[in-house]
Amino acid sequence: MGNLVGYGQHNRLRWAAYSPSAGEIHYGPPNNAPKEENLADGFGAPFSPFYVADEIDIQHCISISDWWRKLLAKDLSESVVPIAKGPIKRLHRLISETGPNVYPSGFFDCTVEVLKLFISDQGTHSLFVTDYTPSPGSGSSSKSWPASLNEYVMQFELWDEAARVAEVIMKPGEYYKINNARMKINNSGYMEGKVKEGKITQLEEDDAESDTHLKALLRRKQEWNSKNNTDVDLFQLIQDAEMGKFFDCIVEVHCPFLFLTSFLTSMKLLHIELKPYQMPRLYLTDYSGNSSVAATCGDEFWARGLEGRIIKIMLDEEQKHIAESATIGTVLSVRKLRLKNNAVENGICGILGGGEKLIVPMNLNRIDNVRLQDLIRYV
DNA sequence: GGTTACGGT
Repeated sequence: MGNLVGYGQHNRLRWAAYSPSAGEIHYGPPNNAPKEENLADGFGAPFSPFYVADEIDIQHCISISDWWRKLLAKDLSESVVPIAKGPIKRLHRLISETGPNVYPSGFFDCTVEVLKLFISDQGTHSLFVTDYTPSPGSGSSSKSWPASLNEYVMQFELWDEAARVAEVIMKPGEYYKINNARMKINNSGYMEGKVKEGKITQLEEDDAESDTHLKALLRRKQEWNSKNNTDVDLFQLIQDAEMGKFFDCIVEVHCPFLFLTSFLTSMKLLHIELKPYQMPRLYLTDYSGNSSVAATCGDEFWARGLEGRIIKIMLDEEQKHIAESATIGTVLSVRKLRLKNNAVENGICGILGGGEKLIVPMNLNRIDNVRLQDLIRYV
């Protein structure tokens, strides 16, 4: 005989007994043990140590007991019948449909929006996602998303190849198809996904035309946004900006002019200023005016007629790359922007840094974004 | 696309 190894998750064993004489499944002598409990003091995942046998399990128990009876009678002509199993097929599931015991054995494919990726130096990363369906027992909360989204957020632990892929490609706000994830209950008693293989593909919003799962996710996102009054697609205008407060906007890339956001805003890129050894500067407008946060642009051609309607953003860290790839005249959405007086710049500007995806070119074909359609009309 | 399946603060 070769090595026979059984694998199981820590402290998650479930059991049932079969009585050949009674011909039925049982759980030992009568007792007062609770049938099922929500772990984590009632806030986590429901768990029962009692396995519920299905028809295939019971048939298998019967064939084993028949075999044993024949063995005792020294009749070894028949061997044990293996459990009849059809081909195992993984299914695409909503987060709300998943569970550690959901067929097949908790495995599933899913389509999600990334909210936050925590890179761990242990090499196993924590990913927080939503598909805008409820996530009972998940117990996730973080300042990285609105508290009202907590009930829709699921944590995934990324091991091995999955972690390597995610750390290279995944950014908050992006959509991904994740294949061969598995739902489990973690050691704290909360529901948690686990991904080991690098079967992770990014999806663009345009893919929704052919991808029904992404299309449905975007529809649920839109519904969730309208219900929760935090529509991340309904951006603030420059005229709504307050000095020192975060806001999100859509802008047009002009000259040295950009915007600020804490949610999302659309602005047209007017101008990009690149100087050696300096942070790149973006100049943006959404055509609304706000002299208290506007940048001074002098008599530059790209700023003509837009006095008091242009903002300046400096790009630090990972945000610098935007300046190399952005095209003048495109409409960008900008998140987590804060306009402040900058002594070095001698005026008001925002600084964007970090590794999060804060500046994204807008999909001008999206007709469900009212603010964006308004802006396009100017352009 | 078939087969696997463990885990650690």
